[in-house]
Order: sequence, then C-alpha cells, then structure tokens
Amino acid sequence: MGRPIEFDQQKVIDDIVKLFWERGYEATSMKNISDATGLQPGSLYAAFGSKRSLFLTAIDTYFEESIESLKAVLEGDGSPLQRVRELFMYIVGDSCHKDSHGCMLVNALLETPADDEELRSRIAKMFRQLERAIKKVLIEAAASGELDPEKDPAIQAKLLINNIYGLRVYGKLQPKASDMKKMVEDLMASLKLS
Amino acid sequence: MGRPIEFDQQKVIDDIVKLFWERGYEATSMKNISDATGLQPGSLYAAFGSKRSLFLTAIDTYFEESIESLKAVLEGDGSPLQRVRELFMYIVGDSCHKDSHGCMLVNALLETPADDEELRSRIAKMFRQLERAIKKVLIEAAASGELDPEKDPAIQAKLLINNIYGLRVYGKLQPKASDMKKMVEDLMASLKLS
DNA sequence: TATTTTATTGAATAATCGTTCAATAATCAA
DNA sequence: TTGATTATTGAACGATTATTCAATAAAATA
Repeated sequence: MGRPIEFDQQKVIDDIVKLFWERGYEATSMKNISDATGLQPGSLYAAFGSKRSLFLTAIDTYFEESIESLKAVLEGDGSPLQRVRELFMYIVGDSCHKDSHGCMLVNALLETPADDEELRSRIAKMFRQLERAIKKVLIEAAASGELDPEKDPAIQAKLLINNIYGLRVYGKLQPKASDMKKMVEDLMASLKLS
Repeated sequence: MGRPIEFDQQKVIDDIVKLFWERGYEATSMKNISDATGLQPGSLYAAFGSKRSLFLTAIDTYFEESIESLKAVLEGDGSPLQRVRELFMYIVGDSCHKDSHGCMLVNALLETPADDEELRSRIAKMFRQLERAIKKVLIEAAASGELDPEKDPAIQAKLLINNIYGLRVYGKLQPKASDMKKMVEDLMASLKLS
C-alpha cells in the first residue's frame, strides 16, 4: 500500500549504469544522476540509499547483462576454440567502436581504492565467472584434441582473461581494429595444436 | 632574484606522484596534496598552476622513472627472449606485492574521460615507447632464430603489451604470484620456436 | 470519508571542492 | 639602506559535494 513508485525502475537503473560507465564513480555527481534520471535527490535516496549503493546496483546490473551475452557466445555454434575466437572478436568489436567506454567492471576495478575490499571482491567474483566459462570451453577443446595438449586449460583460461583485461585497456587508446584482430588471431594460433 | 624556493622540488613531486598513484585524479583533493607535501595552496598554485597540471607533472615523472627501469631490463643480460621474460617477471613482482598500486599510467588511462584527448594521447605516446622497445628485442630474437619465424615481431609486441596491460588489471585482484608466473611461462612458450 | 502508508518535491544542510589573493617574508640589485 | 622581485602564508571565495527533511501528493485500508 501507500503511494506507488512513479518512475520506471529499469529505465532509471539503465540511465545510472550509463552514467557511471561513461564517467566512473568519483566524476559522477548526484546532480548528474538527478539530471539524467529526472528523479529528485529525495527519490533517489529513498529508492537506493546512497551514492555507493547506487554504484553497486549499477555494477551488478551491468554484470548480469554482460555475462549473459558473453556466455551466449561461448555456448554458440562451432568448435570450442572457434567459440573462444568468437568471444574475442566480440570484445574487439565492442572495444573499438568510436564511442566505446570499455568494460565498466575493469574501469571500476582500476578506480577502486586498494582498501575497498567489498567492491574489489565483488568484481573479482564476477570475473571468476567468466574465467570458469572460458575454462570449461578449453576443457572441451582439450578433450576433442583441438587444444594443444601441452597447454593446461586452467592456466590458459587465466591467460585469455588476462588478454581480455588487456584489450579493455588497449581499447582506451583508440586502436586500429585491424591491429586488434591480428593480435587475436595470433593469440588463437598459440592455443591450437601445431 | 627574489625569494628562493624553500621546498625540495623533487621530494614534493615524488609525494604528489605517490598520492595520485594511490588514489587517482578525482579522489585526490588539493587538501590531500597540501597535507602530504606540507605546502600551502598558494605555494602549490604558484609552482604548478592547477590540479590538472600537477597531475600531468606526476604522470610525466612517473613515466620517466618507470621507462628507465623497464628499458634497463630489456637491455640487460641474456638472450632476447630471456630479457622479455625478465621484463614480465619484473612486472609480475611489481603487480603482486601486497601494497602494489599497479601501473599509474594504466590507472590514469582508465579514469580519463573519453573526450580528454590531451591526456589520452600523452599516455598513448608513453606506451608506444615501451612497445617500440619490446619490438626491437623481438626483432633481435627473430634474427637469432630464437623467435618462432611464424610470428611477426610487430604484432607480437602488441600482444605482449596487451598482456602487460592485462597483468596491471589482474594485479588489482590480489592474484597469486604463482598463477601469474605460470601465465607468463606459457606466454613465453608461445613465442619460442617449437 | 478519515486514516495510514509510502513517494515525490525541492529547498536546505554542513562539508568540501579547486582556486585566488592580500599580507608577509626572504632574497638580489642599486 | 632602499626598492624590486619572488615565495610563502592562510584565510577567504563561490561553487559544488553527498545527504537530509519537512511539506505535499497519491495510493490502500478502515
């Protein structure tokens, strides 16, 4: 009972994700958020509690939407390593277009002060999900003989994740998509049995 | 002539580098800087002009000190690929110890808004220096037959830089040094002629 | 209809932001 | 010693920060 919420909760959260994604935590003010959402401070605080919890909500929302797309690619068509290649090309495409803001989680992680255990461990947990998904595909690739038997799927998964982090940084430098694609091709070549 | 500067300029700049490195641009206030250096606002503004130019000075100083160490490793003893391996182990060591703050340039790049061309291009230029240094060593490795002849030194240099970016992100997640080292060993293995 | 509950408004809060400036101090040249 | 020049001090500036709150509005319940 009581007065019902008037604003579209999903739309407001998406607006907030967009803001924090583009500008980071510190550089985004509550005024920015109020302007972007059309909500007054009182409504924002009643609904979310604080700027920090607003940010945590944004992070969570971003992750849930992202991981779904990434897993869809990894579970798509083609051989295991073809699917890993698809994943990387997906990320290259996302990192290269002219108004990309990179990965919100990487951005957030790098902005997070070292002593903020809560935020750091939250983000770490998210990346572990992606790492597990990649590892799973690499194990498939090992079973089918597509992966070089010298390579340990667990370590290779970490190495691939490392390259994804790298692409998210590299993407901030306005790189040529053709360079990034060549890098990915070379990276994929190193996985295959030769 | 006129009253001479009283503070130790190098020490003050080092203090400021440390602050921006630990906390980033937005989260560091002029009050923090005043407290850390012992200088009053007036002195800081007289000497540096603005918070932004203070940050640019910090970035430049950090880079000059860093690139020297990195180049020293790349021009050290051992075969070309051994030296590349040294470089990576150096970065792993630097990224893993408990109060590491990662690479200040990567941190700064990820915090930088997309429309800040000045800062972005300044950082891009710095990374290009490291890429060139790596490429040079890879060309040596190709000449001596140490590098897999299938691999293009230019692309491999980009891929190695990509992994360095990655390690700087990975380092924020409090990783196990042993995992990172295994990753580096695998990465190095992919360069060698097999 | 009267009451309760919750949402929204938007002004107000105290603190902090980056920056400026007049006053004072320390040096050099005359 | 006097005047010019530059450095330092620390209070003050207006703007902005995250957050709060009393007033008002809209719904459900009695």
